[in-house]
Amino acid sequence: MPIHQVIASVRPAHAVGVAAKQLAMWDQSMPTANEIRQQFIDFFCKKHGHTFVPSSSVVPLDDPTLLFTNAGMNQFKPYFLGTEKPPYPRAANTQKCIRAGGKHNDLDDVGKDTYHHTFFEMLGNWSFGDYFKKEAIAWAWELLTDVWKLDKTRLHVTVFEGDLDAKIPRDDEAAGYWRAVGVPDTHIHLGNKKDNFWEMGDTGPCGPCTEIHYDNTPDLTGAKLVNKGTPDVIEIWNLVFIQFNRNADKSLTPLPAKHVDTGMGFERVTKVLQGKTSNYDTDVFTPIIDAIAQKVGRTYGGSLIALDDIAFRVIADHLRMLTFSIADGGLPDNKGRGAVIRSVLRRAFRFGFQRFGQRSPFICYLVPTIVNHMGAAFPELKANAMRVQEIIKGEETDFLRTIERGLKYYEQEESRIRPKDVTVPMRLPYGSSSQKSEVGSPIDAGTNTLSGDAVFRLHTTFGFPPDLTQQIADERGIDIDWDTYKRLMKQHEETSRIGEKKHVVTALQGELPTTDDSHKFDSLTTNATVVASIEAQGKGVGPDGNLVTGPKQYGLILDRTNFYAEQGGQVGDSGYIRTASGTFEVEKTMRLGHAIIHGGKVIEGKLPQYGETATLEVNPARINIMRNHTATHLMNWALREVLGDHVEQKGSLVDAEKTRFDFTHDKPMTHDEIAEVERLVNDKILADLPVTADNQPLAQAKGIPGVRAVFGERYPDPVRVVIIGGSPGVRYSEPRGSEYLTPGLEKNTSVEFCGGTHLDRTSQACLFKIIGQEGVAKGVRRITAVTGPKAVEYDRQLGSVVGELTERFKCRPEELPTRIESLQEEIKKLQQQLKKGAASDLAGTFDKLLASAAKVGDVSVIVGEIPGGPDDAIRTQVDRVKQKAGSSVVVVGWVDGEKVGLLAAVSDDVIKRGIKAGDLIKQIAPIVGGGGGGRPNMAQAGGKDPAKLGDALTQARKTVGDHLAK
RNA sequence: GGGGUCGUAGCUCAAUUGGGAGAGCGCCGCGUUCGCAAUGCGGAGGUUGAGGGUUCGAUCCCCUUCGACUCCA
Repeated sequence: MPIHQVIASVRPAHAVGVAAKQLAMWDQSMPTANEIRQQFIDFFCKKHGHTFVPSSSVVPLDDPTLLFTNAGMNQFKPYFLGTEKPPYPRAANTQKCIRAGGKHNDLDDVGKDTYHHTFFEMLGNWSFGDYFKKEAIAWAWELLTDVWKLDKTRLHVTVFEGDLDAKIPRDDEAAGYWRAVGVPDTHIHLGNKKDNFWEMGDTGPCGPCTEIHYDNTPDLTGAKLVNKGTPDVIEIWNLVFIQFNRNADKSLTPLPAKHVDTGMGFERVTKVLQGKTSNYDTDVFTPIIDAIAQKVGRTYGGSLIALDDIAFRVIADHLRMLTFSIADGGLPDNKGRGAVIRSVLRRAFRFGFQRFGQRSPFICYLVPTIVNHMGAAFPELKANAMRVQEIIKGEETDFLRTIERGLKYYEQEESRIRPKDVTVPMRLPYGSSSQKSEVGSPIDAGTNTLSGDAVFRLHTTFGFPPDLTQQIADERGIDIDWDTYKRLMKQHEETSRIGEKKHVVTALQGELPTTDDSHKFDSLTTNATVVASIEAQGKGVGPDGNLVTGPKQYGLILDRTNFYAEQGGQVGDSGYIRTASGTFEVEKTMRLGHAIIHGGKVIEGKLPQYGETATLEVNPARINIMRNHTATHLMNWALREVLGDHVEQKGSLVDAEKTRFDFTHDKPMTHDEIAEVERLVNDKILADLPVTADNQPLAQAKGIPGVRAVFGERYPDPVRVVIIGGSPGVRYSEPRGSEYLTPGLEKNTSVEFCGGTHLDRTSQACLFKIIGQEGVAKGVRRITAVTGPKAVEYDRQLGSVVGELTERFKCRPEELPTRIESLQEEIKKLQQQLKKGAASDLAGTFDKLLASAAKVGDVSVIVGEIPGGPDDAIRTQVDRVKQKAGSSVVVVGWVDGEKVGLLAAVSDDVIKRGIKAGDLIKQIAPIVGGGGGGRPNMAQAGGKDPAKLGDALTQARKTVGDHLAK
């Protein structure tokens, strides 16, 4: 028996594995994880003629239906389906997989046990119509028992038992090959359709599979535990034999080409080969655990119930998921796979925050550990290490802003649903129900359901994904009212939708004619023939969201047009269409299929009729749209120059008034940055550069250096490429794509895929001015800018404000800031002086009051009118006098114009005798026509009747005297 | 585009039904020390984001606006 298995057997199943200790006892003969991975690949590629195919991206950017790559066969799917021809008959690799979010979701189990992961590797070998069961089984056995020398008595296999109803025979063939390699019948088990028959979907390729399980029971009693979901006997390898096609009528037909698809959990097999009881004790994880331990200053204890140890495992697991998914192009976001990434990050961060007291980003600093450890096998990690680290750091920084308040809110909500100081145990995973949790003892059920409102609020306000709240609640044995949460979320979605501007969408029946709109780039006027008109139903929804009745709305379609239909962020044109019948005002132009619809109303005569010749006049304001659009391109280019390459367009809105541009950038732009973008754009405008456009094959156009396109947008082929300033001053009559981009000058040139209308030369934009910036979503900023007349107007307004100020301050514009600053300082100084002066004036008055104080018993009753002054100065004096007089009641009043002020103070010993400043003031304030209040030792009030001040003070004397006399 | 939360000293945050704007860290000065670290004492630092309203009185309630965060579309 190999040494590492001896170690396994002397360690009890629930052994506490301390990472540091394990490193010390690391057996040199034990294969490392990296070696195991390589041995697998070498075995199939070098010894058995497989082609090594690198893991496909774990983030399937080209398949929006799939959240993450979740199985080794994903990239080979087309070969099994027969839609593509495999370039090699057999392949092997290790595939990066993520199971989080979506259908296969292991997120909630991670950390609670020793073997669930959000990220894992799947080792696999494949045959595409090449070898089949015999070789697959023989080689699997050879690798496990000969190369890796696993103890044969610990290996069990399962084969498909057959299904009469589905008319699938028992897989005796596979069982036969197992016997052939020497597996005894006691180790061959029959499995049902759920475990041992694999189908891709309702129809398509399918077939039986055979699994290999490893028995880690101390006494080799695992036979009965196969497929029972215990950590003692685990499946390590699944060999799928694709031999049938499932037809639409549910019948099966044998496939002409039979395939093999196998998958072996890398972390599991590493655990077995290294003789560990937990995946986290293998060197797949120990370097990460060590790095976490060092970073947070704690020690990993390996316990399944201690929250600190759960935190270690969760962070270690999630770190892998985050590093790989982001390296492969995933980004934290608020929807789809991005939301899963964000959720995973926040879950990991929450553990660090709560369990390890981390108050600053820490996960990002663990990334290098993964890169160093796995970078050799996955070069994409090395290539993206810095970027991954920065993205994670940014996310952590952001969450840091809300996590504390969120957790506080959670505590508050939780304390509402049950008495304090009572805790219940965390729900524990399989096999640990008998163990006592560290958290506390249970209380009665029924009182511990967190409101859906709280979960909703945590989500929408503090950015706690609901699954994160659930995790926290779970730790404390709290249930969640999901029904309410879902209802609130639905309501939230609906109210958000209502806020969206309503579009006039007319449902149309039948085929629409095609409009030739190529003239939109030419001139503002043209002629065309009316080919169709659509009548809106007499009413529509106006831009203000209300129902419009008034003139009937029509959609006019012509055979050709020079109107630009709303597309790519540029608004549709407005203008006029005139025919012999009348004049039609176009309010908005839109595209529907291949037709361009001119929406608007008749303003003179009748609706243009079918077949009439029409004169089309685009609103001359179009030049402003063109100015703004060209400026948008320049801004897109300049933002990248100033802020960095991370700037990606997220959306834009270009109309005659302004251009609004959304882009990825995670912090507000500084004044300097804005000024620099403005300068760069205006430089381009001054340079009078040519703006050129031509259609190019999409593939070729994508190769133009520095080309900008909106990520995720579908572009037509050929695509229109707009280039600004290939070479200053030179106008190309027949531009040919990248040819006129002077090499080395790409960085200085704006190249975009764009179907919009543009200026001929940049100078026509006149002037570019940024008028605002704002945050629009996480990591997305919006800039609003103007050009042409609007920019000039904006500049004029700014100028007039500055002019007014310089006139008033009698200084030059550039002196304004210092001038205002000095004024502010002067005001402050004067205010302080004033306060001091008032204080010394008051002091004298108060001394006189003190000297003339009446004594009732041993209590000084100090009541009197004083000159007005700042509230806090009066308070200071009242305090001073009170202190000096010892046992005392002080009541002062003053007149401040039309108003009266009252302030009362009572020393502590007198309060004990029943006189409270608050009560006193409440009694006398009405006399001067006001109200007031305060605390027992100090209270203040105001009133509106100065003439009655004397009465109020007299009443105060009387009240105090009466009370003390008792 | 719509909803929610937040904005207080250089930084991180307090302020119980509206009634003296505070703490910790940092900064400056003085002391202890041969010196440093450590520490003791004292001090400066605020238009409570801005504007308006309600009120005798607003950091607190209402409205507008700016900014940050966050969810949804």
